[in-house]
Amino acid sequence: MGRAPCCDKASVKRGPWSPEEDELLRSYVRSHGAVGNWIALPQKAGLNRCGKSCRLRWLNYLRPDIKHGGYTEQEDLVICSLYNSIGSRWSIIASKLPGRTDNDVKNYWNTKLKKKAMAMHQHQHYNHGHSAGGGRGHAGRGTTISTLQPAPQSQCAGSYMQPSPASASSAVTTASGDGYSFGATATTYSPSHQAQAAQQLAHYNVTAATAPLAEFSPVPTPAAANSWAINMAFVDDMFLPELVGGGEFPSGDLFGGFGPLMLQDSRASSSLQELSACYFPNAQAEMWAAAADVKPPPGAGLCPSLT
DNA sequence: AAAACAATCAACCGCTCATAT
DNA sequence: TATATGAGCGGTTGATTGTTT
Repeated sequence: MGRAPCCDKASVKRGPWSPEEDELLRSYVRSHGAVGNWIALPQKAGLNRCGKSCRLRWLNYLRPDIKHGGYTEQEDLVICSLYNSIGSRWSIIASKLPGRTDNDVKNYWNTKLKKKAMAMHQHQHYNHGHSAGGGRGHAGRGTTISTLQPAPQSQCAGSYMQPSPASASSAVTTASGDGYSFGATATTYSPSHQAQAAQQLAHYNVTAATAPLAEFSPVPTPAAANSWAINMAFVDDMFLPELVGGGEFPSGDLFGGFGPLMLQDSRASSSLQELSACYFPNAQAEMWAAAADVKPPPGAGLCPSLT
């Protein structure tokens, strides 16, 4: 037995909003400030709409600080990197992109960026073959990343073509994906790329200090197609330390350091996946709450097995 | 010029989670 | 503690627009 509908769908208007309806909603929010009760809003505002529809219209379209279209390369990088790391958590991804909504980011990914990412991945794959072994910034530390099992999570470019049940649910079970999924063979960054990426990310509240710059040795400037993937990997390195809460993993190497362990023992592999499945929701809750300067509610994002 | 096809994106649906009672 | 309710989220749909044949 499902729950009762939030409104009488037969009696409320549906479909595209008219300019008059937009103005009614806009003026109501202007005069009343933050909406406390969206369900009650339509009647108060004189709208024959479902409250959920009003909320969606405001959040995705009428809010004054909304940006539409015109995604920058930097935004592409952030979206792809975060998708790769945390999956289709569009609200979280959108929260790192000022002026963007989850719906907008989601549409952008599904219609454009996914193809772009796939094209990049195929380019990488073509150029370097299977032996190259991903690398996403953590290779070169004794980890045979290319042989790792994919995490049960749809991945940016790498394995998103076969999304797992986990990715279809709101409960993301893991956010690994580090090391192989984008297929970038660039395991090191040139100083110029480091500087460029750091500059690009400055306005995403990411400080260069959070990136493990010192770990990367100079390499020849990659081809243009590789550059995008490298920058994405670099963005990932910017965000992943935040995602894992900084030093929560013993090796400080995210998942890369577990590679040999995973190869030796399938039980260890499954344990790692279970561990990652637990760690990331926690870290995310803390990270994003911190980013928003609000405290998460008690127990937010906690994996049941850790509580 | 028109039909077919592809791409885009606003809106909807159903679900989970948090909170109030 | 159980239940009801609203907010928020992610997946999907369908109308519209653009492009190709």
